[in-house]
Amino acid sequence: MKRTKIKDLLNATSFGTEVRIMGWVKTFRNNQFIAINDGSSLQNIQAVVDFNHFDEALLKRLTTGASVDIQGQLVESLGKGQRVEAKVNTLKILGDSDAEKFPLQPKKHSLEFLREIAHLRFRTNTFNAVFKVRHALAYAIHQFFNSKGFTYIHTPIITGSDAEGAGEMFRVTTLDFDNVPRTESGEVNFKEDFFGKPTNLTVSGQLEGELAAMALGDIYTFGPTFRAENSNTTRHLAEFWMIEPEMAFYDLNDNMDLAEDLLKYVIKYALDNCSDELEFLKNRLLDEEKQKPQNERSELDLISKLNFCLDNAFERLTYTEAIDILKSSKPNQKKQFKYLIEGWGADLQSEHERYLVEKHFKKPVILTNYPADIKAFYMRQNEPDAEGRRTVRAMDILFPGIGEIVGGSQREERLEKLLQRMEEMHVPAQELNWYLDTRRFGSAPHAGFGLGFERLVLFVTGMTNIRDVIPFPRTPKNAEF
RNA sequence: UCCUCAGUAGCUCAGCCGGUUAGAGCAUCUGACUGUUAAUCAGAGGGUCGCUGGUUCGAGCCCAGCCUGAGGAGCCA
Repeated sequence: MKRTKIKDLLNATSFGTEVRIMGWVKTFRNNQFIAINDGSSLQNIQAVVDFNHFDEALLKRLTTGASVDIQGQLVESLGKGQRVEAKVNTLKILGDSDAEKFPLQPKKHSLEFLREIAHLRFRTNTFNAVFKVRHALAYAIHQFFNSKGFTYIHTPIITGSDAEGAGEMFRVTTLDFDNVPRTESGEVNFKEDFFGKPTNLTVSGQLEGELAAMALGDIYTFGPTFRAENSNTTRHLAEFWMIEPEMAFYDLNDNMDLAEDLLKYVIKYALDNCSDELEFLKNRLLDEEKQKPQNERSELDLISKLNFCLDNAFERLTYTEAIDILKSSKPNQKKQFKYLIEGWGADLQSEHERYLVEKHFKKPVILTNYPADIKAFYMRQNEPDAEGRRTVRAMDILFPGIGEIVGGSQREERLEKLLQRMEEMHVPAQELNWYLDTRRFGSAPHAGFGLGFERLVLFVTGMTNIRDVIPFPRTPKNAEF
């Protein structure tokens, strides 16, 4: 007999039919009621065994975590709490789970503990919900770009360019560390290495993405990204996933419009397609916040927060306007900021971003036109203002609780200006000759951005640690599993 | 990397001013009960107090170093 997924059984409208269920035991109550989950739904199905008709030794094996194969009648539940249940006719244990050794028990576990058993945490409701939402968001991202005629480009994961300047890189090598080949002058001889030159894991697909955009028009990448930064925070991973669209003939405003549309589209998709999961995560969060004092609790529950995000335009303002707001803000006047805003030119610290997003505007904020000195070489330069201040057409989208979720810009398409900026910032033009060719042959205005996928998943699931929204997090001193 | 906090049973935590045999809830095991909802009731087992060294008559508790985790900062997505 073919098995039916629990999700479909729970939606059944006709009863009395014989069904086959396979899944994992969540709990076995009262020597009668097996709660079974097969991953198709957050909900369990209740299977009822008549213990008089089953071998006691067999029933003893119905422990948390064991997998079972059950056949029985689908019936309307006699008890409260569920609509349907199954009366068990045959019961087979597919795989035992020693209750004394299986670490997951029907009780609340801390996220820290579950992180240590990441191979088993999929089996909890919380991570079931998180990874369903993660999937939905990934799917919605492809759907969004496809519907707009974008081309999905796979940029290289191993890169021979170390001039991207987006952070510390992981070296990729097949050299024998116990016997490193040396040149006559004593340096490591990379000619002997696999690629004949030093190579690293990518920190961004943007530069390659720009090449594709200069022919295909609108492209995006969605792939793993690696940063060897020694970052120990709730928002950083050494291996994470990033979405990087790049669009020919887009200016900064087009870029912001696209980013805002994308975020709203995928949030809406999650709301429409993961209602059970988001409802569960909402309640989980409410539960967790009960421990906190009133003033630290969120004003909106998770689902209200997501809807609020859809219903309101993101606040758009320039860096210069943001500095003015911050300068005259209460925490700045009362010297409550750790880093006081003295004037124009300073990079914004996370306390400043949080003030703007969480206190002042209380919604997502897009900051534009940052000082040139604190941004990357490839961003398009604005004309200096009346006071001679140089800015670039950058845009960062800041989300409550997350900080920067999107970073992007209109790109500098003028060869001379780009070369001049690279020289100022000591970026070796020689190594990026291939990149500069786009500016030499048919250069065109274009723009793009990077969206941190895990930060998006954090926001939508309401989780607070980025290590809990990726199956196997890679962080400094941790690459388990 | 820096700052702060933490590490005691499988999990979550208590452990007073340094004092005799280190406790609780949940989980586990045994039994009872049998329409339960993280079932309930009774009983039992379970400890290298993160590691190393030091102070002391005596250290889970004090001191030093190290390890691990968490939160915050920096860097950034």
